[in-house]
Amino acid sequence: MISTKQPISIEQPESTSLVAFIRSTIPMPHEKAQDIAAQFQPRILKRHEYVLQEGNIGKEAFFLESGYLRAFVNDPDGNDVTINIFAPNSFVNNLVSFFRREPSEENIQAVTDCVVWAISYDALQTLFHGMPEFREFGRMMLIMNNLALKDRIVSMIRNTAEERYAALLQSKPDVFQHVPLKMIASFLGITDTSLSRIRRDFAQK
Amino acid sequence: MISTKQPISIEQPESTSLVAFIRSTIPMPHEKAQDIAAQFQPRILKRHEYVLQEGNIGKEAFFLESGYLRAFVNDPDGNDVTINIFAPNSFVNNLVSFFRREPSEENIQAVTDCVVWAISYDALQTLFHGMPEFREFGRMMLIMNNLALKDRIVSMIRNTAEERYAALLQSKPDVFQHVPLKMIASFLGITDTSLSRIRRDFAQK
DNA sequence: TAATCCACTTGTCATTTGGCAAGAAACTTC
DNA sequence: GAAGTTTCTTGCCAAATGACAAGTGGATTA
Repeated sequence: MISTKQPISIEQPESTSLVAFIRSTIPMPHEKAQDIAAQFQPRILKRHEYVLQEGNIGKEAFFLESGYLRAFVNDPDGNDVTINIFAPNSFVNNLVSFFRREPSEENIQAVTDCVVWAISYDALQTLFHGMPEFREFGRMMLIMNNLALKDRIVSMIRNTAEERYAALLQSKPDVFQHVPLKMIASFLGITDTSLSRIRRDFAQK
Repeated sequence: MISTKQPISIEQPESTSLVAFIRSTIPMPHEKAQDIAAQFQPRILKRHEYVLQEGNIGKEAFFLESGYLRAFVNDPDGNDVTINIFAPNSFVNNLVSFFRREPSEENIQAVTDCVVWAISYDALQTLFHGMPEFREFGRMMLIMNNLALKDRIVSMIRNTAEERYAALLQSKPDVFQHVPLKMIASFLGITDTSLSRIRRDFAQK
C-alpha cells in the first residue's frame, strides 16, 4: 500500500557502472555505494555542449558513463589547449573550482554525445557531512587526480612526444576513435602537424 | 610545585611561520592554528638527507621553514628527474603515498640544510578525526597541489622552455641561489645544457 | 548537387632542444 | 693543499618540433 504522505515511489534509474566505480575507488558494501549513486541524476549531453565554462563556478560534478569530454583553456593567442580528455568511467570535474567555490579557468565540453550522472554541489555537501565513506571517496578523487597529473608531468619531462603517443595509444586506444587528433595532439603537448607525422612514422615500424 | 604524575612541562618550541601558513590556507582563530602547529616537531635536515625514499611509505609530513628540498624520480637510464622543488613556507609531502599508505615512487631530499616541522601519520590522523578545521586544511593541501600541477602542465604544453625559465625566475628567484641549475633544468623539462644557453641568451636581452 | 566547413596530411624551412665532448671554476675530500 | 668531484658553460652537430601554406577527403548544409 502506498503511503499518501510520501511521494509516489518513482522508478529511480541507477548506474551500475557508477556503483562499480565507487566501490573500486573506496571498498564499501554494495548497498552503501547504491545509496551514494542514488544521489546522482542521469543526463544526456549533446556534442559540443558545455558542462563548465570558464569564469563560472562548477555547480555539479559528473560521472561519465559513455561518450567523451575534454577540458581546455584558451590561451592568449586564441588557440585552445586541451588539458584533459575524459573517457567513459571517469569522474569529471574541475575539482579546484568545485571545492574552492571559485571561478573556473578551464572549460569542460562534450566531444561526443554523452551519458553522464550529475550530482549538485549541495547534494554532495550533504553526502560529505552525513556519510564518512563519501568523504573518503572525495578525498580519493583528489588523490587519484594528483597522481595522474604527476605522472603526466614526469612523462612530459622525460618522454618524447612519440613515447607519449605510444603510451596513450596503449592505455586508451578508444580515444583515437572518438576525439579529433587536433585535441589529442594538444593534450600530448605537440601540434597536430607533429602528431600526424608521428603517426605516419609510427605506423611504418 | 611540580606534579609527580605529569611530565615536567617542556618548553615546546613553536613555528610562527607554520601558524601563519595554516591560517593563510584555512582562515581560523590564531589559537586553533597554534593547537595544530603544536603537533609538529622541529627538525634539522642536513644537505642530501632524505625525508622520503622510493619504495617506502611516508611516515611524516613536513612544513618547510627554511632551506630547499626537491622531489625526484629515477628514470630507467639512470638519470634522475626533478619533479618538484620546495622553497621555504611550503608543505612538503608525497600526498599520494602518505594518504594511500602505499610505497612512494619518488624521493624527497634536502638540497640545502633545512629546518622543517614534522608531523607523524598517527598524529595527523588524530587531528583529522578530532578537528574539522584540520580536515579542511588537509583537503586544501590536496586542492592547492592539484592546482599547481595543472598550471605546470598547461605551462609545459603552451610555453617555451625560455618562458618557463622566465616565469620561475620571477616567481621564485631565490631558488636559483640555492638549487643547482641541473635540477632546475630537469624541473623545467629541459637539459642543463639548454638551460645554460637560455640563461646566456636571456641575459643579453 | 553544389558549396562550405572541418579534420587530417604533407612539403618546406626555421627554431628549439638534445647528445656528446671538452674545458673552466668551484667545491669536497682526504 | 693536492686530487678528485661536481657544476656550469660552450662548440658541434643531429634530431625533434613548430610555423606556415597548400591540398585531399569526408561530412554537413543549403
